[in-house]
Amino acid sequence: MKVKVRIAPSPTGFLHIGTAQSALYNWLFARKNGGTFHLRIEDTDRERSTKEYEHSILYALEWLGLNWDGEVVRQSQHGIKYRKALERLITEGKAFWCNHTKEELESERKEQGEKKEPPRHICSHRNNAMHYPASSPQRINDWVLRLAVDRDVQRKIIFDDIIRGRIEFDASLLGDFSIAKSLDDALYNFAVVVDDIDMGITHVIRGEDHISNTPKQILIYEALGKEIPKFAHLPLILAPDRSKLSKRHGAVAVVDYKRDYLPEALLNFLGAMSHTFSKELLTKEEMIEEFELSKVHKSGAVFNTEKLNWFNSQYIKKLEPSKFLELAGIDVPEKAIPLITERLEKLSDVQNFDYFWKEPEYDKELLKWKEFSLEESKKSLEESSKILEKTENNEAVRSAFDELGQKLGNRGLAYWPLRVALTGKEKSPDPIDIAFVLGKEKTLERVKKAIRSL
RNA sequence: GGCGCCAUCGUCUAUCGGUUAGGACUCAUGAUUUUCAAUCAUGCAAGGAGGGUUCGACUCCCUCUGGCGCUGCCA
Repeated sequence: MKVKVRIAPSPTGFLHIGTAQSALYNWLFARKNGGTFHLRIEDTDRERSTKEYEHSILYALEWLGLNWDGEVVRQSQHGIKYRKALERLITEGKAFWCNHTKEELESERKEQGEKKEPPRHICSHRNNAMHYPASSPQRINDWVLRLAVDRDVQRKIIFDDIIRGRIEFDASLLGDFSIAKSLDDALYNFAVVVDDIDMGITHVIRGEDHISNTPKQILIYEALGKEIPKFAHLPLILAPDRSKLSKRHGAVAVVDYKRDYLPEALLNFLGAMSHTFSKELLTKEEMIEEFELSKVHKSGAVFNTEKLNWFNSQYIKKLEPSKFLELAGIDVPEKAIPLITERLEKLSDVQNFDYFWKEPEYDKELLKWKEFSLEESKKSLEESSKILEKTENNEAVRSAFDELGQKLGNRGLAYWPLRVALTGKEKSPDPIDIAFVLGKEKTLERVKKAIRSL
């Protein structure tokens, strides 16, 4: 059977970094197996879902280059499907209406907690379903539709997770869980199953936090009389405190990474975080080649920004010059580009190289080299100026500076004041390389300005 | 509280019973007889505990411990 997978983000927020990893693994699995990868927007929560979030999610996926197949599916357009399925279940006696109030349910749960019993609602309304006021699609008070779960038979709900192996749940622990607030308001677990059936999803690859939803969903598949797909539960992405990465930990929205990171770097990082490939750095195509669902790790991985930065720096170095300028939003001579990309971790750090496009500003004290005086820096700059004025090629300038270093008795004294005069910073690429990028005129201008300030 | 998942350096991980437990990031040191953020080299650093099984266990089994997740009329 042809592989068909999906990711199903809900538009109640931006695309989460964890959803992005899940998208990547689904995508890799589909591409590797000649299947298709689909995008379904889970907007059944009408109160919290917005169109803006939906657009942002699509945009983030496009930025990452995780192209989906076919049309975007929206749960909000599937009302009729859920309703039909719900009606069928009611007719067949597999689902029933319950109108226990929230308060009743709450105190029941509390009591169960005290008695150390599993929290579940075994509903006494199961057999008086006819008391439901009408088959109106609108919601009526506290009425909620529940799945009639067989709790008499001792049975285990078992599934073989592709990543984790066999997982079992005791069916009696579930209770008659809710599946819809009304015929027109299907709840998550129900909507997911109906959609996955409708779309013909063969493999459900999602976060570990859905493991406990799986037995409920299996029961729904069974009630609907449909084939159960294969499941694979991915490990969670963790914050440094090892809890599930969430908003309170900072940037979790993929779009937040756009200003500093290359999509290839983020993808490589996310991919390598929970799956071991043969090498550290690889393209999407290479990842497809090597990807095995069964090789995905089981335990959660801490999101390590430093490592992401390293991946990013590796990809920045490899960027085409024109592409780099476009992404960084700057305009510098081509010769300057390797000088910058060589030591850049994040795109927005190009601001540290602003001396390539504007006059440096600095405190003249910075011109001072270690224990030497400003007067000595001035002398050094005057000599530098002479060298730069009459020497044309890079090698010659270099040896002239080496000589100057010997003459002054300290190489740093020759190089440091020049660095500061040209860049205004204490960290920069080699000052002579910078001088050649700036050109003779601008270089001399900056050196002279430094001399005048002393 | 109930149920489930997980468990090797600080972090990401390799090891399919026998290894000086390897690599990457970070960090430290050195080199580049100029800065460092680049580059190269070197170094620091790990199998939660207790029982088994076995000639031999990080690896298999059990118990405990710990972490995390779920426990909604959210998704």
